[in-house]
Amino acid sequence: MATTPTTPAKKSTKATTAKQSTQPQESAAPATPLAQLPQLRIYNTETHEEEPFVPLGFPVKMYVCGLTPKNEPHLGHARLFAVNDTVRRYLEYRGYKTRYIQNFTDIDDKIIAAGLREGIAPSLAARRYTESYFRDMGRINVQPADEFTYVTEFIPQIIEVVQGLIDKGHAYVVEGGDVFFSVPSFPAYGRLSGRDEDAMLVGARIEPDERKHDPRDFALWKSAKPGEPWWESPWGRGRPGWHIECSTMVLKTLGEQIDIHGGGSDLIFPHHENEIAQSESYTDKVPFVRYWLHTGMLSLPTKSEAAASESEQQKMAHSGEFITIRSVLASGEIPAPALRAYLLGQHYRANLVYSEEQLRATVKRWRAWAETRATALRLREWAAQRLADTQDEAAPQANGKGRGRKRAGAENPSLACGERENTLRQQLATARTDFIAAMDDDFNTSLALSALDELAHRINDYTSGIGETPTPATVKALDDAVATLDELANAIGIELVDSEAAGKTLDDATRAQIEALIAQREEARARRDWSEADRIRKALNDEYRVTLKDTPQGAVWSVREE
RNA sequence: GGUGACGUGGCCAAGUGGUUAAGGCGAGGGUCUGCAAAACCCUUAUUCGGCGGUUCGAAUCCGCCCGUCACCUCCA
Repeated sequence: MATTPTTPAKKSTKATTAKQSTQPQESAAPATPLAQLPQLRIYNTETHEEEPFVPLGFPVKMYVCGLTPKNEPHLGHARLFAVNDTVRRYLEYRGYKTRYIQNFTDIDDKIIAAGLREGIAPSLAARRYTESYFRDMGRINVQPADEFTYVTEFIPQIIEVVQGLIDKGHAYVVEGGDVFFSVPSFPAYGRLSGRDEDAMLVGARIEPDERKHDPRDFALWKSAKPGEPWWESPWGRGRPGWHIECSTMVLKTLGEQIDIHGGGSDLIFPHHENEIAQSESYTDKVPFVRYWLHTGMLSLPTKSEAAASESEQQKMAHSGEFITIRSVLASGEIPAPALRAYLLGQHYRANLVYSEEQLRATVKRWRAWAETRATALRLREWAAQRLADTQDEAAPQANGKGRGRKRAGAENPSLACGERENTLRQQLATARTDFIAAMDDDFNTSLALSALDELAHRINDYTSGIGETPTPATVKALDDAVATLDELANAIGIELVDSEAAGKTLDDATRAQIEALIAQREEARARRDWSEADRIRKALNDEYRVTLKDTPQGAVWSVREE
């Protein structure tokens, strides 16, 4: 109960951005003074506990280790970036400005291999799969980073940082032109992953390189082997080691210290441990990162239920077998927003075993939210029209203003006072409060989704009880309901419209045919000719994939994806 | 072997010291409907891997045991 959930600072929408001289502008100051921002709590891998989120300043600086574009992005990637996108969106929803950077490791052994595999230049392979990344992430509503950084575009900066580390005695050049970071020069090494020196030496599968002064030392710069891409450097032709590119890109885009660093939990060691060593050694600023935010792995279930006890789950990238985002969405049975909801259905830090059954369950869940929204919108239009008609009737003899409205109220005092609307209003507020409380607690998206369930149920209660005579309060209530639903869903990036399906608009001729059939069916129903009505409904279903619903306000139809 | 995490209903998953253990899917019953669809209502864990302990009180804290997962492999 630490926070009083104030009305969240909403992102200014396009409509309102035109003139906002009263609001302090984005630059440095947040919309709300720092001290007044709500207390968000974030689990920090480094301390192993949830901590109050206190950013260094504004905007909140966030960096996420991106991917090596060597293949089609899979569901593990989808989860990682959906989670970090959700963090970013939610921070914005809570009134924080953010600056979000994400990299592509576009040169690496695996990329060289991908190029060979496909008979194209490594750079072309990298570009191809970078495009796949944007395509797929766009579909699950992951917003592009404020800036994407590419290793191949940071070579000079990387060389600069490597040289700096050498100059400060944290790195050394060996014969052959490789440069290693000296782990013993950084006493705090191991603080993120909780490993001490012995632990790293005893069981570790480190292949000792005789040129290393210490077995834990790692490469900052690797000399080029024949046929490999290379760049000139003070130490000869070569390319950056792993790790150093992230330290460099953070430094050059966000500065010496940042608020949030995200990535998969598999990167804790050695990648992030090494990043800390490099960055803090170079800048002498501690800590390099305020909050380490690691997302759990997504793995595939065992193939054979029989051998289920044998523990056969395999992390996607490890098993060599993975499910791509594209393949999941290909059939059209899984709306992209529902996939995102599935990926957010479990806490981000937990490992998630992929389950098609649960994914399909989430599709139903998401469809229910979408249905709630669509119904509320439909009734809103109906109610508004109804009111307008009433007013028109009243207008002639009364010569105008407010007559119709007044009359409706006078005839239906119970509706006019809006008891149901007041109840709904409270329920909307409760849903928002629950949602925010859940998300404030280390981004508990699972709980947040249940707040959406509850919200949808309460809205359904309201819409199913709307009578024949709507009032202005009805319209207002429906507007508020849709706005709240959109507000909360958007805060975590879940769209409530399947924009891909909606995009496939029917041509006018087909639409006209469908509507003609529906009109025929309405006539048949009026005649109580049920067999004819059913025949038409079946025809619509079979031939046009149209699902028909008879509502008190008339027939409603939609086209199914398949 | 070392490091970190976890084990909650048929499936998934919140909750981590205190009135009735969220939510989704599934299942059963009902309301509405000409029939559907959708929606709504009710039911579905005396119990939180096992055994001990701390406590007035534990799924929640401690110990042991059993089981699972991730990392120590330039894999997100």
